[in-house]
Amino acid sequence: MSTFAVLAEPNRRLILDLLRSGDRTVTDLVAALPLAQPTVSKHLKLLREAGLVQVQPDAQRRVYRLRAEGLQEVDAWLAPYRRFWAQRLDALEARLDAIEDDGSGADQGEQI
Amino acid sequence: MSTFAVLAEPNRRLILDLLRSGDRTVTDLVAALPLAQPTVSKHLKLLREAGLVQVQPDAQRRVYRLRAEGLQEVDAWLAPYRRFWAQRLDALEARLDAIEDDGSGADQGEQI
DNA sequence: CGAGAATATTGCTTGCCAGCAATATTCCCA
DNA sequence: TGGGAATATTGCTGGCAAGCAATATTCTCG
Repeated sequence: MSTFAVLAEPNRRLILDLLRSGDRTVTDLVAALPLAQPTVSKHLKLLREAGLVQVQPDAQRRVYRLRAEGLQEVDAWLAPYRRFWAQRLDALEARLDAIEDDGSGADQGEQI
Repeated sequence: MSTFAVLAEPNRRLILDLLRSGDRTVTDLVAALPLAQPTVSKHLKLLREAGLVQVQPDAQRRVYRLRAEGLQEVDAWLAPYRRFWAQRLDALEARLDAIEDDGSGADQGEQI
């Protein structure tokens, strides 16, 4: 399953959001989600296979941790689109400049 | 259908990629994709409903244009994750420093 | 060893989505 | 006005994914 497909599921995005603030056990995640435990485990398996989380055993528990590097693929796909909305902002700025015409351009560099 | 779900379909991402280099008619897109015309029209409908493309009639033709602003939602979701892979690079740098230095006390807190 | 906790796996059902063919619609032009 | 081009819509099917209950697995501890 592609990274994009994995992210299409809202509960999986929610799991990633939760892991952003720290590692969690399966029980933690089940408590935070409107899902039964087997369903959460299934989502975690997909997230693992997509390289978006990693797991470390701790006795019977499994501690899940975010692996945000897996999201760089999405970020890379998105990259060439940024110039398009940046372009839009430039046009907006230009129009504002035309209205005010005070010349103090708070210009900033692009990303990338 | 959520923006993420719309992007989960590879052919839809391909359509967006094609539109990045210029406006296209449905016929253009059908020629460039391994799909029948009704299927392409269906994808275009979903892309339109998600605000990722816009359409302008030209006689019997419909010219589709990218609306990249619709992707800002994805970009915004991704934003808080960027610091994580930046953090990873920092950790790598720290480790390299530790090797060159002497290595004592190179231990660092992982997550927050 | 036995019980219980934590998690994964299995088996099943349901709903939805991608795909196509066929048809409808809309427009231009002869 | 009729025909053909371009696109959308409809109706259908197959496959897959999400959900749960039940069960299996793995570990700790008394």
